[in-house]
Amino acid sequence: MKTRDKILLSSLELFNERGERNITTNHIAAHLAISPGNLYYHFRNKSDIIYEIFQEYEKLVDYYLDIPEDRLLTLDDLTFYLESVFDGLWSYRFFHRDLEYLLDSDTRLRQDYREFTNRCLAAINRIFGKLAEAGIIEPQPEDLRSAMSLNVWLVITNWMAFLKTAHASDEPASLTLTELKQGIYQVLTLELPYLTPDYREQVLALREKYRPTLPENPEQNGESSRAETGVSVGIG
Amino acid sequence: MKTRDKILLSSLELFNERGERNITTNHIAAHLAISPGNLYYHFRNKSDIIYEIFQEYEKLVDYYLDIPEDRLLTLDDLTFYLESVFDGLWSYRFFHRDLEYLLDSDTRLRQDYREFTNRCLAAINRIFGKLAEAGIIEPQPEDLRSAMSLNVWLVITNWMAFLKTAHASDEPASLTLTELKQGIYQVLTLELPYLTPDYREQVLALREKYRPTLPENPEQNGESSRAETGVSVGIG
DNA sequence: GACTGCCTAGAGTATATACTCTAATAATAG
DNA sequence: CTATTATTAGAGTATATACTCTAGGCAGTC
Repeated sequence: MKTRDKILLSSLELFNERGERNITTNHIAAHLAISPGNLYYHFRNKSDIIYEIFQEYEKLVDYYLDIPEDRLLTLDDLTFYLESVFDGLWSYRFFHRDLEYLLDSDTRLRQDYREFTNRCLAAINRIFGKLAEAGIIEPQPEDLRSAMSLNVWLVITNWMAFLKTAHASDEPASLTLTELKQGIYQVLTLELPYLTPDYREQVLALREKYRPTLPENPEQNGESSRAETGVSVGIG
Repeated sequence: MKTRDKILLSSLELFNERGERNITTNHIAAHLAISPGNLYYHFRNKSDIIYEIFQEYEKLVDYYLDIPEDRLLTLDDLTFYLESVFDGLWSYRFFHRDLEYLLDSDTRLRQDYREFTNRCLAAINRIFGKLAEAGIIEPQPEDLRSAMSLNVWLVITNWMAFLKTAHASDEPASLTLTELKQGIYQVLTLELPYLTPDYREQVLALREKYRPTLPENPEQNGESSRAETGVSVGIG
């Protein structure tokens, strides 16, 4: 693999694990056992590395959220969209953590991210439209649909931060893809009241698959072997 | 005013305006025209300053979210809770921006914030319960209520980040309390499907007050005199 | 007026961070 | 083989950052 690509890969890995703020260019170089000079031969600065990683992220999500125009959506499609979005979020999870700072330090990124957000919102909106066409949810006025789409976006993009910050204090960094995907439960909760009777049961069953596991059940996750301390999502 | 309090006040102000990451202890001292030594006489380190500010925040929100047990809730109560929460968010807005980093660097804070989150979720949950008692929303099973409360929390705590990151590129930092409170529109959107017929119209009217103003109307905000570039909340 | 306790100034420091510079080594083309 | 280009090492640097240390001022008090 080319050094350039190795830098991108390692950066992403380190950023995800320890946060962009805690990872310096020297760390990245050291991790790859290359010299700082070498790193700076390939990238003008840290911002450029982050920007390229963002572009990969963007490409991935855009690819996943390509909504077909020529056919009705199925529940499988919905599942795929939800799973994919959370997969993307997971793979580039460092990005949302320091989002505001990153956008403040790079105007290209700010501009691109803004457009990215709008594309995502538009995609969610279109999904709602097509779910209505398919008779899965009741059709809603455009007004409400936009507001709902935005709420879906807010829940999706904040779910990870919630998990990380609501975690018990002993294991600050631990988070698994399985836990992350419990966000799907939350997203489907948003859609519950709008389901048609025909599909209600099916969606409820789907939602049930992502129900957060309780703290008493730490074995359940498939990603990391670290001991997990569950999150009290249901409140006492 | 005592130097110690001035430090807390200035820190909060600077953190809010430019982000905790961009503000050093030397900046704070310089801003107050005191020496670094003086600052460090009053606080052992930067974390301690942040921790005390958080405790103020906590106290404020706990005060606002004290739900009365002895009477039914009214729509005015609901409005008060929503307005207060967003006021608090505004006053301590730096906090959520770098939340994950802050919690990673201070275990006291992590622990306290976790409990704070749980108290907030419990309060939201209780509000839902009391809104049902008051006949404003339909009663829901505890399961659903918890999931809804969590969604409300996710929307509230992510709304500001959304505004800041979805803003057009020209004015990175601009954000007003008025815009922030448009998050109330989003929160009420979550509750729409659960309203009782008796209250539906009233809540719709309340929600309407917070409807996001369009980009074409930049005059509308009451907070800052900066030129604002609106956010395309409705998607084209 | 000296003693004490609180507060403050300001120079200073160890470490980190993003990044540069030069020289050398591989790779490739003619 | 030679000339050129692409890549790499590694020492080095300017700046920032969080924080320390010493000396001294100021208010009250006996």
